[in-house]
Amino acid sequence: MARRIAHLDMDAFYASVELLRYPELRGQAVVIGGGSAHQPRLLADGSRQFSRLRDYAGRGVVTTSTYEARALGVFSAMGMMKAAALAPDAVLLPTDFDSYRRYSRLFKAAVAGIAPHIEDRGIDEIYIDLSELPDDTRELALRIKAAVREHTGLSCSIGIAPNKLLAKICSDLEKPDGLTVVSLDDVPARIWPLAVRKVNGIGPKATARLAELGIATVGQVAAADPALLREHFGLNYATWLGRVSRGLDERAVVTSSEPKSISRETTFERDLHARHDREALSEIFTRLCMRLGEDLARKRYVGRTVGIKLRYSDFRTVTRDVTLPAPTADGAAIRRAAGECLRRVPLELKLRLLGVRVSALSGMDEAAPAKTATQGDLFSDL
DNA sequence: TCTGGGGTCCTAGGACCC
DNA sequence: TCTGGGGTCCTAGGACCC
Repeated sequence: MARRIAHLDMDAFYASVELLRYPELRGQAVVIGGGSAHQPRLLADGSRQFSRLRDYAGRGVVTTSTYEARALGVFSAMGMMKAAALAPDAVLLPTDFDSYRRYSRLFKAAVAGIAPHIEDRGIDEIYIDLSELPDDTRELALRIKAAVREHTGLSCSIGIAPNKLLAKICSDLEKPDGLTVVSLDDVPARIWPLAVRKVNGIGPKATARLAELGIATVGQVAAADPALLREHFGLNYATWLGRVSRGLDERAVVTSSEPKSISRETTFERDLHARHDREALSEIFTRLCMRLGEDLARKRYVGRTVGIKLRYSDFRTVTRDVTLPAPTADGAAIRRAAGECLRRVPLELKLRLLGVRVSALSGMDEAAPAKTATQGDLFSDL
């Protein structure tokens, strides 16, 4: 039985939520990002005064931009200072994750009312397994889009295909407000002309290495000599490349999962030196650990492995971690373990980022798992 | 114009065990 | 007495995603 998988992606999600709140910005280049500064000011006449991108100074990146800002070359993950050079007059808004999370819950609930078999893929996208539903594919998709709009006022784009790989690719083909249905038979005509970068799992590095082999499109991957791919990418990745280039993907829609790690990190306003800025660094470090402890407790997890992440001024990243005898969610215990890790790392260069992570998680309320039945235990009954 | 914060998965070597 | 063959856990780094 062929599957029917939808991928739903909210259109310019954060920016669109902001436009609900500030409808006067509709049609303008708007950029979201750069922390919580630059709140709009309410003027005496009741109108609002917005910051402009040119007012920004700092190390933030663009989180989202409206389609008008994208037309000026401003995209997600671009440094804000670079964006300001491209579009100095664009409106700048701070990120408001609480609002985005609220709208995220709203749109997911709206979809669940129609098709409950949902895999969460972050704040603004989901996979939906429609295989068990009797309805016509397009009618179903239109109903889902209408429900999302009704419950949020926002538009989304939906791709429907026999698997997650193709559904994800085609939800992007007719954005915004798109609806794209593809079958395996459509792969040569609709997927092969696309740039390899459109495939979820082919990132900047793989794209560059494929380009060196003269491979730019998905169709060229499909036509490539498997031995050549194996030579350059290793057996596993090359095999995967071969399959995805033919539109093949068997991954299931996973409706529930447990987190593997929880972390906190921060990039400093200016680079800090371990000795010269010891005081400031130590305070930031402790605060990260305490907040991480609060996060763990709030989510009811404890973790056995504590790790740190450092980014040097030259952008190199190092990590260290340590596994404790017993799991913890205590900020002070995390701070002690993270402090041990910090001592194993070179600190000559200045730092731009510090992060703390807890992994090997288990539920706080579960009975501590009987880690190992020792031989003594096994034989004690004999 | 220098690059956020929160995640997942994969690889690979060494320790350690049977 | 030049050397097997698994298995799991731990650690570090890197690619990738939203």
